[in-house]
Amino acid sequence: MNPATLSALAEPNRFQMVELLREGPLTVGELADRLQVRQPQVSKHLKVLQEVEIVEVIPSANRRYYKLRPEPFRQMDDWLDTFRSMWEEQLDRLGDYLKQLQEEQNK
Amino acid sequence: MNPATLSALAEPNRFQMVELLREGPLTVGELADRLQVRQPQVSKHLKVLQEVEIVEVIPSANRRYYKLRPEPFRQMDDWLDTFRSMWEEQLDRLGDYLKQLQEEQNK
DNA sequence: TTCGATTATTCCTTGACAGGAATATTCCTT
DNA sequence: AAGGAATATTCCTGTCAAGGAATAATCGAA
Repeated sequence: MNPATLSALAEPNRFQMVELLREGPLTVGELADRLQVRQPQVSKHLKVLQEVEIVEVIPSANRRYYKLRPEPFRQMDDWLDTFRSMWEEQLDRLGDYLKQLQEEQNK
Repeated sequence: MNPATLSALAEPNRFQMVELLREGPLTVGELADRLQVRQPQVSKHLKVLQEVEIVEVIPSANRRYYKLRPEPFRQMDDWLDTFRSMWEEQLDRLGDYLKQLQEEQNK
């Protein structure tokens, strides 16, 4: 996982675009319509998404269909894997120890 | 999943902080040392992470231990779940159709 | 080849945010 | 109470990215 990908997703309009694209490829115009965003901004946002390979283009005549690419999401998934132990194991020795300290102090 | 959480993670120093905190709670000073970042910046970044609840504080005397909270990562995981079908099923009718169109045109 | 539709690009302005420096705050120790 | 260590906050500055407006580029159809 890398900050650049996260940064691309962090912008609200782009995030929404990804949500829309989940259901299938869309053209620039369709995205602009659904998002209530002007076409040039949509093109710019798509460019950003494309640079981090979240999206790919499929030209079809006049139109350009944008489609999600699975890789970045797989990467996020792999990254999250490295955190799974955090919420699956309730051991967390030091954390418990510190919490205990805190509770004692709050008495 | 929400853009605010992604935005917090998208900043490179904060991303690195999260990586370091994966192994357990750390104080502000320890983070500053390991990241080669000045203490005030570390405090500021931690504030951002705290606001989106990626991190919680555990005061211990003079020091403040910062610790990852599992919820945001669980949320990311849930969000990714909604994409899993995308890379698990290779059907994707429309996508295939468009790719086919493209290939034909490139002849 | 000209027109219309679709999409991309450029230029400009504005706002948000990260870093630096200085200072304030908190809490322990003596 | 005073001093020192750890951390937070404030103020300032520069940079970057998003939005608006205008325009360019691309492509099919007549």
